[in-house]
Amino acid sequence: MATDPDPGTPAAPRARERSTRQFEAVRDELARGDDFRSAQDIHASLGARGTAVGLATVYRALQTLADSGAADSLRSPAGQAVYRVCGQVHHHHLVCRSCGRTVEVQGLAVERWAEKTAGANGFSDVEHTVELTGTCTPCRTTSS
Amino acid sequence: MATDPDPGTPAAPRARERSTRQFEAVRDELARGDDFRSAQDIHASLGARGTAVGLATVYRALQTLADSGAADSLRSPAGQAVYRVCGQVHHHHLVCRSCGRTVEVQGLAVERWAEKTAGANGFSDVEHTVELTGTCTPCRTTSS
DNA sequence: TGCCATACTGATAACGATTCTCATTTTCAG
DNA sequence: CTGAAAATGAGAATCGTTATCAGTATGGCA
Ligand SMILES: [Mn+2]
Ligand SMILES: [Mn+2]
Ligand SMILES: [Zn+2]
Ligand SMILES: [Zn+2]
Repeated sequence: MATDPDPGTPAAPRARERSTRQFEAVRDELARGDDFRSAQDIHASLGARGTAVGLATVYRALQTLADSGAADSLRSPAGQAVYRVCGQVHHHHLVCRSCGRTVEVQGLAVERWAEKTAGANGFSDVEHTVELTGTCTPCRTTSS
Repeated sequence: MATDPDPGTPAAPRARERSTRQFEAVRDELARGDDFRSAQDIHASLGARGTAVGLATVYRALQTLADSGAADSLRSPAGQAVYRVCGQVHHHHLVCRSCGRTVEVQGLAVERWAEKTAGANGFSDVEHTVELTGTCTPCRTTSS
């Protein structure tokens, strides 16, 4: 359960060093909308548009974007990794378990709770992951 | 992203009709702890204990338990489906990113915030995932 | 208690998403 | 313009989960 002993390497966040047509294509395709997309999905759209990019490259680009914070990523209930361009301000997600509709939410309350709780237990440099899942209004009225 | 249109079939919740040693074994193994476990994990533990149960059966049992509400299930960040017995006291985890030490925490503040935030956005049947990561005291003083 | 329709099991094949390989292409500092 | 290294991409390899389907065990019933 404990993370790698983290030898000497500061977990090299292998930042991007060169600019390529493929990477930009993925970035643009993701930015084309504000919803969560899977790697396969992006790969297909890109191909259909004539801007073909290898599937492996799409996966790599998406991961890099997520690592750098330029994109959010989460697991769809189906188990796929999905990505979306991320806003700058710190926020969390409220996702509809039925249609995937997502709302970015914030809250001083959680932030404070996280900080306080961690501190009370002697933890520092706290980070937190918060995801809310529910059923949105349209889906609720429809499915019943 | 959107789930199946749910045609006519009422999603037959095929309830369990017979009692078997395997199903009980999985249920018990899951109940042995209150943390999230993967199917593979349960399968291994069961085997190590001499109560061997086929992997496919473990997957089925876990799914059935989740469908009946006897277990909660979610996707671990690694993408695996993990299950936990339902009805345990609700709590979250505060994990040390260095040594893995984990503390179970609770908080009325987050609970309320989650409920309120979701409601304000028209979402119902809210569930939430909250994980705190930080550096525990021992690790902080050690790595200076 | 014995019978039997079938729910359940499990070894294994099939799947599908993501990652890995590695030869080839592309970028860019010098 | 050159060369070292980053980046790409086709295809193989992983790996968690699901589908098969033949063999087994359960429980209602005679
Ligand atoms: Mn975001
Ligand atoms: Mn909670
Ligand atoms: Zn919805
Ligand atoms: Zn620690």
